[in-house]
Amino acid sequence: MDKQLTDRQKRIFSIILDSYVETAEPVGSRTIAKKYHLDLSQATIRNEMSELEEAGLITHRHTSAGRVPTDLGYRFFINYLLQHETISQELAGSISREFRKEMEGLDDLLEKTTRILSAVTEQASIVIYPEMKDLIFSQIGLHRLSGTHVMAVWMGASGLVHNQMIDMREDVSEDTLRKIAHFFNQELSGVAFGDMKDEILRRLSERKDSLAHLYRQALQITEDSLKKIQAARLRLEGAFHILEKPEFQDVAKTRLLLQALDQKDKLCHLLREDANDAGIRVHIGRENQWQEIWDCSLITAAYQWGEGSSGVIGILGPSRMRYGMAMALVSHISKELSLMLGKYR
Amino acid sequence: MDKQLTDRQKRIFSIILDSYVETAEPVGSRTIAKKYHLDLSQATIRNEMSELEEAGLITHRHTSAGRVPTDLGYRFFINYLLQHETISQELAGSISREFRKEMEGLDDLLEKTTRILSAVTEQASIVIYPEMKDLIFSQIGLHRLSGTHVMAVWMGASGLVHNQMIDMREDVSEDTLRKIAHFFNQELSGVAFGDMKDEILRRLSERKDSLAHLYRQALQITEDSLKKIQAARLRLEGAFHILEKPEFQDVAKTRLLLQALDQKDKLCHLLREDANDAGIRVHIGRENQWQEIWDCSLITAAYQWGEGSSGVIGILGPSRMRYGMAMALVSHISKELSLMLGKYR
DNA sequence: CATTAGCACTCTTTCCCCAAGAGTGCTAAA
DNA sequence: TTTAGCACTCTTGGGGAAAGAGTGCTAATG
Repeated sequence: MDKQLTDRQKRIFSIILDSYVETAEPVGSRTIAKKYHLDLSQATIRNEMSELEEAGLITHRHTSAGRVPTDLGYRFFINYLLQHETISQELAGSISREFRKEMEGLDDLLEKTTRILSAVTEQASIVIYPEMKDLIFSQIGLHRLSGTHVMAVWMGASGLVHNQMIDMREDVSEDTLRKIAHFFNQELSGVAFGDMKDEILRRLSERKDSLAHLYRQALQITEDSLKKIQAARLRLEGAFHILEKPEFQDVAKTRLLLQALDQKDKLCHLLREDANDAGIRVHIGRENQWQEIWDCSLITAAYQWGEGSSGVIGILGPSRMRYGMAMALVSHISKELSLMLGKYR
Repeated sequence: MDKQLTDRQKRIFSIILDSYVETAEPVGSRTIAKKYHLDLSQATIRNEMSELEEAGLITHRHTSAGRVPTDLGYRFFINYLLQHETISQELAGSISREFRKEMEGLDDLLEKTTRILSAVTEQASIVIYPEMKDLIFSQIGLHRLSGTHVMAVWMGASGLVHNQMIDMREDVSEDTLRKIAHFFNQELSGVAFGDMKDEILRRLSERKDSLAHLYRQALQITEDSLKKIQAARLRLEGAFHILEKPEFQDVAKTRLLLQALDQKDKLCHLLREDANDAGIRVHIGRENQWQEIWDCSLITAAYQWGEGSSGVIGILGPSRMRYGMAMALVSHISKELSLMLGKYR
């Protein structure tokens, strides 16, 4: 597609995009000719804009309105025109300092990440918890609460701690729990959580009957835990930034967006799709599956924890966005987060 | 104050309040005379409204506008006129069913509470985590992560599990950790978290020097944990409901409100003030310390967990609110929550 | 003496119209 | 190929004017 465009068209397109991103106002040929001295007349620019519109990169809302980039336009900009931006030393330093202030566990670290991300990008920020199935199990603690309820404390090699309440359906004695915990700690330490079920099943088929019941109980604990751990876990912060943007001054429209953001499971699902991509991903407007965010762009980056387990961070804001800086920030912060998570091991 | 008001004035005031709460429109003498057949002329009603305005219960924004209740008016209504409302059987049933669907630990339970609260009241809902200091300690697990970092898993008699990452400042061996854990579990089981520090100090002064270092390490773990546990922990959901209300159609104003709600520590502090009150508390408009929510009312109820430990749930919405139903709902849900927490023991 | 009808007055809201302004597309000339 | 010129379109903003809602006051009424 870029072959059809001349350099001059690209330059004009860049100007339109820059100007619109900056001011949120549609850009007319007049503005371009005056502010950016291209030594071209308005008429020429108008002709070029016609071409750009035909190519689908820009549009206008009504006959006498200036041009506005389309979703496709933003896409083109990001893929072919955007030059890599880097963040300033000072900003990097202050982010780093903020990250290193205190370190009190996964929850706090992710909360801090969400807060920083939202503050520096001035957009709503989202952080998805890492997936558990690729993490290596190291130790379990089982604690009897009431008759059939048991609290399982799962610990992973990467510093993961996960508390899981389990209903055993039958009364289980402290002694039995000790035996089950012993079984987990002796036999399954070093196994990935995702493989744990199969490991237990294998042992169940190999060993003698006397231990079968205990194995079944262990299996139940594992299944209950892993099933529920799949549940949507995320943090969302700075949604109010959306109200700062000129394109979201319409309350009715913005309400629907905020309402959508309250559906954590859907949001989580959306972000998780990018968990296995190494780099930054940008989803512009209608590229998103989700109609509620068709006026928004989502920028995501996966972060790494332990042996291949990953989560996702992202920001959500209007499609009219400073993509260069936003992508640089999301990328930088996902790296900082991976780095901090490395310290847990 | 209510002595000065005649029954008729009270009735007119009730009508004004009801009508305004219902429609969000200022109420004129005409409306009252027509819709609610009081067999009074508009003129009479106007005279009475004058009285009510003098008493500070209602006001009007400009000369030709209808009357609107003041903060004081709502306060008067709640204190003297409001009759206790109860929620319907069906609603109670569906809340109860929702609560009992699954039970997977404190986090999930409080998330569920926030979600239900926001859904049934159609307001933003807030749930503060219970305070730890009054809970009884039962057991600790200490796990070495890297050189100086240790993961402490605190378990309480009420089913509390709290994971706390601690920087010991010095390298600690697995063996030492085992000894420290043993000390906690043998000597301090049954002590309230709030008294734990003093208990350790007492032992430190009594015992011989050989154990002093171990005690100091235990003390450090305790102090680090309890200090950080004080940190603001809360859940907020359904903030988008605010955008549904006619009084928050102004984006600039609403943005400031949502921005304020993102300050979790302040919000937490605000709600915690009501932790020791047994019943429902209502903070109307400017009764709140916090200027950002002067157009809102906050309804809170404490919930109980274990031996005197408590948290707070609450809803936040415009002062124009159906207080009767809102209070009934908050009250009901706080009781359900306390009940569910009871099952953890 | 409480109540009411009547009336003047105030203030907001809404609608309409018109002018200004911004920007386009087309045509013809350079 | 570029540009100047011009007609045309559509939005935006302002200025009334009229409508409407509601009040407060006064004087009359039972």
